[in-house]
Amino acid sequence: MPELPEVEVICRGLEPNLLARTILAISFGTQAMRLPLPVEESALWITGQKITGVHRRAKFILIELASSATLMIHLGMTGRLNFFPAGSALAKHDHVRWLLDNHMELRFNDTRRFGSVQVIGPGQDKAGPFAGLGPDPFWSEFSAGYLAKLADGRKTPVKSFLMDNRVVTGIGNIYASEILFSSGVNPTKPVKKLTPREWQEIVVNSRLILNAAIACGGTTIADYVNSRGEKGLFQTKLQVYGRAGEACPNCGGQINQIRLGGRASFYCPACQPAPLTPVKMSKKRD
DNA sequence: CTAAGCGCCTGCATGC
DNA sequence: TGCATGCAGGCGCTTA
Repeated sequence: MPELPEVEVICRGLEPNLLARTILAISFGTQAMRLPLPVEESALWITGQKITGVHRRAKFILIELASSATLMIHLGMTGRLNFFPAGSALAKHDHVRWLLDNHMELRFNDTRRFGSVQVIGPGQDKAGPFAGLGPDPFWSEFSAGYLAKLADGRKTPVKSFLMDNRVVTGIGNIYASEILFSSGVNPTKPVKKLTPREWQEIVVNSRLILNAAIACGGTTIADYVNSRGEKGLFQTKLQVYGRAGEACPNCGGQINQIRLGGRASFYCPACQPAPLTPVKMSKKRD
């Protein structure tokens, strides 16, 4: 479900409700998640601990405890984190509940179970789980030069490249299409063919669009809600995502939809012209 | 090494 | 009404 803006909005909503609270007890559901639920680790390092910080890294939500352990939550496609009065009725797909010292419970609900809940113990390498991840789009390392260097010699379509966590974290299927539209770059363009200017556009527009989406409370297509259960508003500002057949906001032409890496991808053929394909001399032309 | 495809899950919309 | 199909904000694994 959520990309960087949605996770960031959730994080910001969680922080004032979690900071300095103590986790009194933790309950786990019975359904298996993508990764095993951290029952033992929670008992050892999370229960009875005071919360000292709430942060985001990539699409992970990191809740730091006084024990120096970190609770690491990924929302996958349909994960939610919301507060409920302790003892109130459970919902279908509630998988983990953290009881706080104010008679409230933080609950992790995830219909499709693509999300995960993990614990990094006090003695474990804090950077370990993130080894191999690229920079956040807001970090200074995320630059035109960095992207061009990584792209060298590769023919990966630029949209798939931007969605690759090892390149840059947090950009998913919606914002990749939006960033490329704003940058005037065709999503199928092989990364080795992008110009320095195009990379620069992508860097600048990534930050502009992700920041705008955060300011709008994220994008709700189907079921995303923030920690207070509220929907985002950025879906009203999407230029191309989900708008196949509609008029391009820039030129009035028709927005096109294709599949790239198995994901729906939207672009304007006029504003984001397809890369020229080299003519194969061995094949007949018409 | 890269690139592409599948599978993990549930729920919803669509078409017959 | 039922049933089959395809699709969905992610991501890791397998296959060429």
